[in-house]
Amino acid sequence: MGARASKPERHRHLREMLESDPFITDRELAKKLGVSVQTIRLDRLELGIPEARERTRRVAEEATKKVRSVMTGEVIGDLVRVSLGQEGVSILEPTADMAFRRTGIVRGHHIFAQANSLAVALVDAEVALTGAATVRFLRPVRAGDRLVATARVTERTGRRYHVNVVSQVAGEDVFRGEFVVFALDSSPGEVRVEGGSLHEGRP
Amino acid sequence: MGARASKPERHRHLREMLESDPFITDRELAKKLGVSVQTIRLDRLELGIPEARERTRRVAEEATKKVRSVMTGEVIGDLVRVSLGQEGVSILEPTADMAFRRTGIVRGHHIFAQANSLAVALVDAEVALTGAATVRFLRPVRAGDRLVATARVTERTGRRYHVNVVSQVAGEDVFRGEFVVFALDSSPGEVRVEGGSLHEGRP
DNA sequence: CACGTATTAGCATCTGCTGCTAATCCAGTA
DNA sequence: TACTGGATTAGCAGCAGATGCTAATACGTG
Repeated sequence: MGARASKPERHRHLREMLESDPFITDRELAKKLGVSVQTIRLDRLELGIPEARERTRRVAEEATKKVRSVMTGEVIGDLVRVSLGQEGVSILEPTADMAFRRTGIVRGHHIFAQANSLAVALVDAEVALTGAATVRFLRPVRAGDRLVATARVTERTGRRYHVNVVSQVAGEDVFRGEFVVFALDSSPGEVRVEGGSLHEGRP
Repeated sequence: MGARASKPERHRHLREMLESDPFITDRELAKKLGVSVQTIRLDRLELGIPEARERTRRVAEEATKKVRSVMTGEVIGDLVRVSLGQEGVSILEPTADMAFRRTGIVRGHHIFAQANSLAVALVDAEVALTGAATVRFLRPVRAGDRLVATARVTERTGRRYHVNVVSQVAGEDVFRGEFVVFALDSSPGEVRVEGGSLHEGRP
């Protein structure tokens, strides 16, 4: 039936197809590759590829884990050490998704996110919000690098904290930032932040 | 058997369980809720809840979509209008995952991410990297707000662009930032950024 | 008691798989 | 040329998790 590719080539093809669509079923694979379903099964067996349902399950779990850690997580990166109100260290190993595909260079806002969330985590309050930040990206960071962010509270005036953050890769500074974080020490009960220009903007 | 809850209460319970674990099967649900599998099926039918396999598939798709848009996406938010090298507008509607669970206030780095990626997108070059930024968070942004970011290139000196970004919710400024972005106009072929302190740090 | 809602039960059927056995094709080689 | 072995295809039983349908109970209330 038509131009049939060699076995290793089909295997390569198979992997690619599964990469772009992990939910595809054996039957569909067979049709697209012009072989029988049985062949697909043998191929999967050989390549150690799980069945479609298992694949979907894994995708679901991995992706949700990622979403949790990147969006919902209290801190972007792993909190290594924290002294509330004083200093702390967090480590982030950026994945390829966080980088420009073209260059492998990690997008600045991921580096910012690590620093920002660390700065916020340092503040000893019910709720803390970033009010302002001045940051510098000193060197490009690449996917796979080990980003170590160190934060220190340099000043505190009432509810206003100044936090200095330095991020390093292999001991070399790649990012520096000054964050102004506001503690909202929420009276017991509901936290009200509603209308007021609560942070910055000279009340 | 034992203490059997009322039907509406069981439904509430059901929803909760599925929220915390969407992969759970009818059989398991039946066991945990102390009813028969058939009852679970009727319940799902009544509540319009799809089967476990369908549920996993949806979770997988949604989560990957989210990961794509938040981590891999060229621009965080939807690019509404862009004049390369001049100005542009992007819109982001932050979801609950982007906010502090406690207060519903969106984490600063998501607002930063929108602004940063917009600033980078404005630069008319093969590759562009953020070199520095000074930002202010003027008001808390809540999940569900409609964040409209407007960026304008205010200055250009060789490869260095200054981009001003203002983000609004309902016409009111909530964020302002100054970004310094470097264009790396990559000679055809590989983009080399390796060792050099290519952006910032006075070469 | 009768009626209606809720619950449970049973069975045929579907999809996407696994595990197993057997047949076929085809190329290289003794 | 006939034989051998890898690759491919075929067929069947069985499983898990479902749907769709029919029927039997339970239970509470007017």
